[in-house]
Amino acid sequence: MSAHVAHTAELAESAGDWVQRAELALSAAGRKRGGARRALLELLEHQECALTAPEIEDALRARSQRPVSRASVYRILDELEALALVQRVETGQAMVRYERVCEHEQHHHHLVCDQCGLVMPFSDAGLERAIDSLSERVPLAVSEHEIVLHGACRDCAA
Amino acid sequence: MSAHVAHTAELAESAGDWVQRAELALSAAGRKRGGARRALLELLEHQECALTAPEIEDALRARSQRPVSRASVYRILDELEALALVQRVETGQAMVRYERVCEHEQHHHHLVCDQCGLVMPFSDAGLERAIDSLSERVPLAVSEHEIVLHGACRDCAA
DNA sequence: CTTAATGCAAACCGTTTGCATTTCA
DNA sequence: TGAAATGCAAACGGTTTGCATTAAG
Repeated sequence: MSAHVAHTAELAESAGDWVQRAELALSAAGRKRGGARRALLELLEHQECALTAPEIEDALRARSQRPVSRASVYRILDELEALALVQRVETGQAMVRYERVCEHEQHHHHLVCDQCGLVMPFSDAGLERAIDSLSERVPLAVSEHEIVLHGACRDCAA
Repeated sequence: MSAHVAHTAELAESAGDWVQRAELALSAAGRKRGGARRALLELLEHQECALTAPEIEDALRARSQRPVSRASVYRILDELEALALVQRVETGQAMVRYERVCEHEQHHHHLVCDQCGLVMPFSDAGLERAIDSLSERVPLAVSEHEIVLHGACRDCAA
């Protein structure tokens, strides 16, 4: 078992006709076409990994492609997310929560209810083992890890 | 093997003299004492899980304890983090990255270099298995999960 | 007294919203 | 022609910074 790090070539290949699939899904949802969204789709198609909205806006402005206004970038990303054509990824570089570190307390992670915002801690030895072993097979000197499970809490799921 | 969800009682117990340890570490680092930080330490000591800075500010203002200015809340949290007395936790509710979703592409997670900001994708079957099994033993109807490993990339570690 | 701690207000930056305009079907 | 798409600018909310003041050692 060895961690798999994605490479550009294979991603480009598996991306395949993502743009086409996206356009289909959009028209199926009754949307009209537009240049801003088209440019954004083409940019995302060739990305190897997640970009932030400002990065997307800058890339579109810089790389001569079609500049797209900030508001449109966000709106288009929201649409695409709603259609499961893009997904949000947290890489831990912004709004943040803090909790005390207690030496003899077990390391824990978080369950987040996407409906009410409830945050609960949990811990799991098997998961920690998987992470530890993984950390040795990855091109990064791992110092920390964060795991967040999203879903519906018992109250909200009821 | 079963996921462990933390309860207030045991956390309160294991928190033990965290405040005392904090004060020691702070004075060892040549810091002076102050009422704002003291109030913040006492608030965090009794928390079961991660709070955001605004939540901390509000809690201090509301619960009659000692109000602490916004700037101080952030500065104190930074100090405490530098001394490993608190840790940051991402729960996926703010600044965000986006990437396309490709049906036949394997689910992947992210490696983040905390020095240069580089973000790389990775995937690992063992980890996914651990998450899947875990998802069934947790008080949340899990719909998604996000895993981020932080550390130093090869260039920065060199 | 010397340095850290704190508050206040303004600056920043990512994100969202309101409104007018353009474009697609 | 009606609905969606887009741009612009202002509003928002979390975070950071500059500067003056207070307080610990």
